[in-house]
Amino acid sequence: MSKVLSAVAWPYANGPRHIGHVAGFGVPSDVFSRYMRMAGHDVLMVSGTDEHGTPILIAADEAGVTPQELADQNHRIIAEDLVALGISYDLYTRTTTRNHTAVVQELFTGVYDNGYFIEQTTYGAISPSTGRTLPDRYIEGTCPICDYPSARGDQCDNCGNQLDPADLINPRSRINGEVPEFVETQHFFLDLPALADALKVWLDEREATGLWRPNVIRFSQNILEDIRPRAMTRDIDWGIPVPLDGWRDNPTKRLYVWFDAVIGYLSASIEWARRTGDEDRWREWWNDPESLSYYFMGKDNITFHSQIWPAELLAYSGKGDKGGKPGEYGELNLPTEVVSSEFLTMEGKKFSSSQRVVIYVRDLLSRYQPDAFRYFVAAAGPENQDSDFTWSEFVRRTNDELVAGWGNLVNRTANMIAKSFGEIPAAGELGAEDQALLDHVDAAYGVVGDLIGRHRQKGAIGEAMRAVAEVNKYVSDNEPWKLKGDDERERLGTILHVVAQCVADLNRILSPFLPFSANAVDAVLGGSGEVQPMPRLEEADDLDGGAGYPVITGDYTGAARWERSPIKVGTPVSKPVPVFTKLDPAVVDEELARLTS
RNA sequence: GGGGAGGUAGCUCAGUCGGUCAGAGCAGAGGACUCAUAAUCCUUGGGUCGUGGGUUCGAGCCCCACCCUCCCUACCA
Repeated sequence: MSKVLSAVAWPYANGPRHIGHVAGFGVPSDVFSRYMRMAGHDVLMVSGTDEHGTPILIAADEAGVTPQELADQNHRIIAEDLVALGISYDLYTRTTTRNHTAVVQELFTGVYDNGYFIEQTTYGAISPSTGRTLPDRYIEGTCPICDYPSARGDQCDNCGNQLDPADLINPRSRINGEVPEFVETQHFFLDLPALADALKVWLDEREATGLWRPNVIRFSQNILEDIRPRAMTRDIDWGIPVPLDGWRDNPTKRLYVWFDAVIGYLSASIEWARRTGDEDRWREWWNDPESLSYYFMGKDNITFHSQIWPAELLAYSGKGDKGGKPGEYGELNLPTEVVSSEFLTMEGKKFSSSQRVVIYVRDLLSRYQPDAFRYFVAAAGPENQDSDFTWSEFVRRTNDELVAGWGNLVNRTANMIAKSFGEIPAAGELGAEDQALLDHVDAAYGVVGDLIGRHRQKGAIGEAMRAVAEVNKYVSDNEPWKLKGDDERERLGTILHVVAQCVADLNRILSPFLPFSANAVDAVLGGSGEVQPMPRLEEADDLDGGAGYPVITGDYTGAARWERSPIKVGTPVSKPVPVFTKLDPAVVDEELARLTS
């Protein structure tokens, strides 16, 4: 049994999340975590809402509310959506807690004391009316290269060239149209070059495991070649104060997201431990070098997780070129594996809220079962390359694979048992093909589990579904419905017992992917319906006297084990109600109409 | 401009170390069956593996060039 940290990307609080987001980090991390718990590992799964930064400020201004109010609203929406998807966080929190502020500041102090911050003067744009940094992408003007009048400060959408906002002709703020002011400003830069050697050692070691996805390790190694200091503070008033004299009370200097959100993995772990009443318990996952940590995210976040965050951990632990010693948190573990997904597209196009190419999690779940979506993501999601969500494919996967394959097997099994015995029958003597099927399905625990452990969920669910087909074939081959005579009753009982055992096994094997229906299927076969425990939304007090907030938490110790458990002969089984809902093909057109209306 | 990924059956994709690697599912065609949400099971057609070279006894697989698609590109979180 290992300590396993499941570190899940922090959704940004500028609005509700769409299905592309949760396909990238939510479903894969939950499948992995549920499986690892079943396999007997001690999993700590944490995440939260990322609430600071310029886009929140702008969205709040537009909505006429304070940034905190906006973040409050969206944090709640996002958390509700994640619960509805069944993502089994031990703690899902947020970045505006006092705990998080304290942890971030402790990390800053540790990195600072070890000498890995460089103070530099930079030249950047600010908004004259607010004094806030104006990020490059929020400045527009005429492109100095192609004269395109609406070039962005970072890049011209017309000619594609990278730009420096100071070179724009007639620069103006995209937020309020005012002319930006270019000023000199002081910032702390993380001295990444001083950590590059240590990062390289770590990455080489990770590469040698052969476990990382090829594109992730390659990308990570690649960006190491051109490494330079990166600013960890901003001129902004919405964020965590810099814990140094002269900076602490300066209302326009705040820590940047790169020294804020990623630290949430640690602060959430600490918050979780404090809430359990054993406040040092987080150390089992962070200080013990034997502990494993898996970080789940979309590919746009690889840089954060394979460079910035490990660099911060190394700097805090005093393990870069400049030496140093760990702060009060001790030496902290670097990621075991950065598990990055690619992107989901939507009917062939990039998700875009502004262009209405979007399906929000909430909308999807208001009309469809969460497990149908989870099945789609596991079977056809952006695991290794971008993949496309189309309504027709969603309907097809749901109807032809999930309902017709698995759902129907459950249903026909329960129906036959209910009709002929009314309870799980005992098996007589097993024939060769009975035993072969039982062995085949039992072996699926190993095959599927191994694939999930290696983050090959498409392959894993494919193997599970292949086993489903085997059982369907066994039923067809043995034609139990023809065994009506008294002299055939023992054989009938044997066949139905074998099938029921296989269905119970496959239900466990599929349960990390389909947790809601796993519980329902278990109940159909007369079980307690407690294969997969569910997360719950809870109103929590801030541990340090701040405002309360909703968190996601749960007790997952009751999850079924990842191994065969013999079914109980005599368990009553009544005529089942179908667990899975077949979709009307008309929803394809309905949904497409909804997209364009 | 630089970096990365991908182009395999009508569709979605598997193909690990170069040697039954020309595959699966779905869709199409035919059949069986009726326990089951018209579900299931069996049979079957279909591909110059992006293009052109090269290495090799042998290449989706390795090398070179080219074409096409997508992603990233460091103050965007």
